[in-house]
Amino acid sequence: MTEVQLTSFEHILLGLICLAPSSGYDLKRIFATSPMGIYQPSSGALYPALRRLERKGLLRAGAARGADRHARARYVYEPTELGVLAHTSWLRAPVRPDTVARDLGLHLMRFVMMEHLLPPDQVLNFLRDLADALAAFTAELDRHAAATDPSGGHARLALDHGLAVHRASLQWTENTIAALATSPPLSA
Amino acid sequence: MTEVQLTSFEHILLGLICLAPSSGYDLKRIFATSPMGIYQPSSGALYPALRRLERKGLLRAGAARGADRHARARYVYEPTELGVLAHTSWLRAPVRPDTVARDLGLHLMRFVMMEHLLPPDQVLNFLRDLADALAAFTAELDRHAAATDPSGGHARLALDHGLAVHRASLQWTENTIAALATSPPLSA
DNA sequence: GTTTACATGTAATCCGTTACATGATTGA
DNA sequence: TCAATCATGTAACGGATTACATGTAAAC
Repeated sequence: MTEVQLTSFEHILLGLICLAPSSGYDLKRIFATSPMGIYQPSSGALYPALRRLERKGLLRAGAARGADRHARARYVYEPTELGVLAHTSWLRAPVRPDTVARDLGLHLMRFVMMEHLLPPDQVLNFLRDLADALAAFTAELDRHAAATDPSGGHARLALDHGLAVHRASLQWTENTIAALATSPPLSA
Repeated sequence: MTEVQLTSFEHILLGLICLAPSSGYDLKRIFATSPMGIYQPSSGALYPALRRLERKGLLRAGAARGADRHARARYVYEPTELGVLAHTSWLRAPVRPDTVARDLGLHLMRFVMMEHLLPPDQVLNFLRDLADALAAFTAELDRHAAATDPSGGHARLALDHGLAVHRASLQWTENTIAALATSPPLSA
């Protein structure tokens, strides 16, 4: 209860720290080197966000490991029990069909972070919801397209772009469902 | 010179007003009914943005047409010469390969707004730059994928999603170049 | 001995969201 | 007359960007 409201950025930070306890700098490097490093958080966004998560009781700053390697304070954050709860509850949040096109990247992040925290059937349910939402969205674009002059200039062409991209997304989702359904995670 | 710095939102508002003089409410309806109405600007974003554009000399508020239909003030904005200049200069701005994945939607908006403001060859150049940038981005994702365990769990699958989506985008761009190159706008 | 990487932060500014406020007109 | 639509705004708040500040350790 008393759901914690976090920004997308905070959710992702919390998720990364649940994956492995990290310092601010560690997180920076993750964003920098990861293939999804399309977004590069500034110090002014990162450190205050970590403080907020700490203040909300979702993170705990481990003692500064000053001894062995680094003299300058280096705070390694790890999730509290509340933090883990908030994270998994975020992972389990329903897919909202109305915002799926806007938040597609975020949904992919959730999918990545589900890997070792949710059981396979919940992952599959998530993907099925995602597929449904994407199908609904492409259907709506199709309706718009049908109502538009087929030779309707750039606006129509841009619509086609949206259709192509979201159809590819839907295709990937269906492929992934099939792949994960037939070959369950090899922990059998 | 003395380039005007605008937010993406301001650029889009300016572009819409260049397309057709509009009031704030007109713009709201455009966002609401357009197929790309994925983003719904709030009053608190819209009206201050229009004021900023007016203050910067890019928009001019037409007299409130209170007489014929609406008693409440209704300000219809139209672009100044400076506004038109700023808009077309935005349309002509180079495609940045490093941010194309993040700003893909914005590039599509630019493409739509180019239709009657830029000559066909400049539109084609824009699309070619876009194709190059997308090709570079997919190549980089490919490199990441090659360096990843092919059976590498959700992270790898998410990478495949990025690849699928951006390849679809690239495909659309190439198709559109071909379509616009063979059948020039029918004003011959 | 100077640059580069490591490591964390602050301050100013700007903008967006949410929620609220206001008031006229049209249609049921 | 009561709701919905038209139409524009304000205030509080929060968070992101940019730019700056600080200092150590390793490498060359």
